[in-house]
Amino acid sequence: MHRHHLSQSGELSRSCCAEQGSPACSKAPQVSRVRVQLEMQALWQQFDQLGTEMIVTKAGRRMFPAFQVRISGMDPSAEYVLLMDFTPVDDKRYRYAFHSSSWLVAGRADISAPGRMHFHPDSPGRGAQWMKQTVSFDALKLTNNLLDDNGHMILNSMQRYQPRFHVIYVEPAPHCHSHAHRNFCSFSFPETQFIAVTAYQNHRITQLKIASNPFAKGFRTTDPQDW
Amino acid sequence: MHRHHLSQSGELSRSCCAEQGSPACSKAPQVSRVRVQLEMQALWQQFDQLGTEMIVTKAGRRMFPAFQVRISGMDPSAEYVLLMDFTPVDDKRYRYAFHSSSWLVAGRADISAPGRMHFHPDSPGRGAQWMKQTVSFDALKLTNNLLDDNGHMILNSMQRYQPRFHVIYVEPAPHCHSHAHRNFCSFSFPETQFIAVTAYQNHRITQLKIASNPFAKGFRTTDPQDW
DNA sequence: GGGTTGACACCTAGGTGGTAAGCT
DNA sequence: AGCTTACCACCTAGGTGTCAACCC
Repeated sequence: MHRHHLSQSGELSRSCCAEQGSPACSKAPQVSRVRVQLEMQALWQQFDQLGTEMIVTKAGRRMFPAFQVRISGMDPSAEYVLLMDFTPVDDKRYRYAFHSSSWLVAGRADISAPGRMHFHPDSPGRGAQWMKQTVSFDALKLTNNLLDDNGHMILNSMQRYQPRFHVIYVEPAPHCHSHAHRNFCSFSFPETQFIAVTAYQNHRITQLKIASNPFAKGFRTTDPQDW
Repeated sequence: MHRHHLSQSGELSRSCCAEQGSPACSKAPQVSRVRVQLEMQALWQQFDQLGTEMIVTKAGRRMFPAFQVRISGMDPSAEYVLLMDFTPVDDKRYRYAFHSSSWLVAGRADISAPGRMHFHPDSPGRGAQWMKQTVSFDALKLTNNLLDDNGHMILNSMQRYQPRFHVIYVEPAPHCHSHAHRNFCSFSFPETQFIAVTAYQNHRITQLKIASNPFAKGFRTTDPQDW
């Protein structure tokens, strides 16, 4: 209902080259074969169908669901840095119309400083390490505090964002004349788009959060099975 | 009371070379200037005077106090791996005599497999990173399970151990013919020696743990100030 | 008797949405 | 009216020593 973004991806795994639409890309072999699979995809899609909302607070709030991926196709012995950022989907500001239970455009978005990067705390690490288990960004926090000093991701409330995931291959002996663009690749999962909010707007989102986030168990009234 | 080891170090900071008693050591410059200072030294000494005991369990138990150090003298841009291990102080097995409140030798220690290494989870890291704040091994756990599968440190109960701390300089381009011995240095603080136990023996140790470990606050009867 | 184990109550530490008050 | 903030009760997750039971 009331979704504004592209249709969801049916792919189980995704490559950065395919995303560019270029069959023979000019990426370094250490990144060109990297495949990334979104974890908890079914849950993400459940939220996405309602229009995902993520709380932002001054102190910083975790995302739920957390952004987690399974990675394959890395060079096991090569070193990689993994990171995330968030790009505005558009320059619009949104407003939730309770009477119609839908999101409306409410003008132009505030101008915002260029987004921060969030490096996965285990970076840098070898390909073998990254591939052997799910890579989780569950420590990442979202804030609406423009002066945040804790390294959280700064977002504008009531604006729509697309989380992005980046894999950077760290060359053992970097060239002066670096071909940096060849050494990284990026991944976006449309079903992880969300609107940043300071308080939940859509009551069905609230209920799905309560039903699926263990930390919100205190607010459950019915069994999680009922969902 | 009843201490069997060497006298405590009065040094605030300690170098690996001085420990070897060699004024001109053959260490690489990246490690030869490294100084290490034990954090919470006063607390360690308080325990040491009573005869420190550390609980070991099948599932693994943290140390208290945790082994924490402040490091200086590293090459800020050089890469280091930090790790700990535990060496038996002797091959004796101890027994606590409640009537005399003292530790007695109770025979030969069990033979044990060579000790494990515990790599600090932030390893490898640059000198600048290690030096900018206290390096804590608070996630390290002790176990008496010889078949432990969780990477905990395996110790024999009723045996005395000396924690050791090692700094390894990671060469950017390692030589085939590696001078590995030049690239690391080790530190031992006598006041961190302890006897591994499955249950506390000396009641004064128990009381000091309760008084100083926040997680044991539930057992406090008097104010911590009284200590 | 000496040592070990596991269940337990009681903590620390921190992640939830609810709620009422505050801001613009 | 729309949005934000601070505080709160209620959780998860896991670190304490205690104690009774157990083993050798």
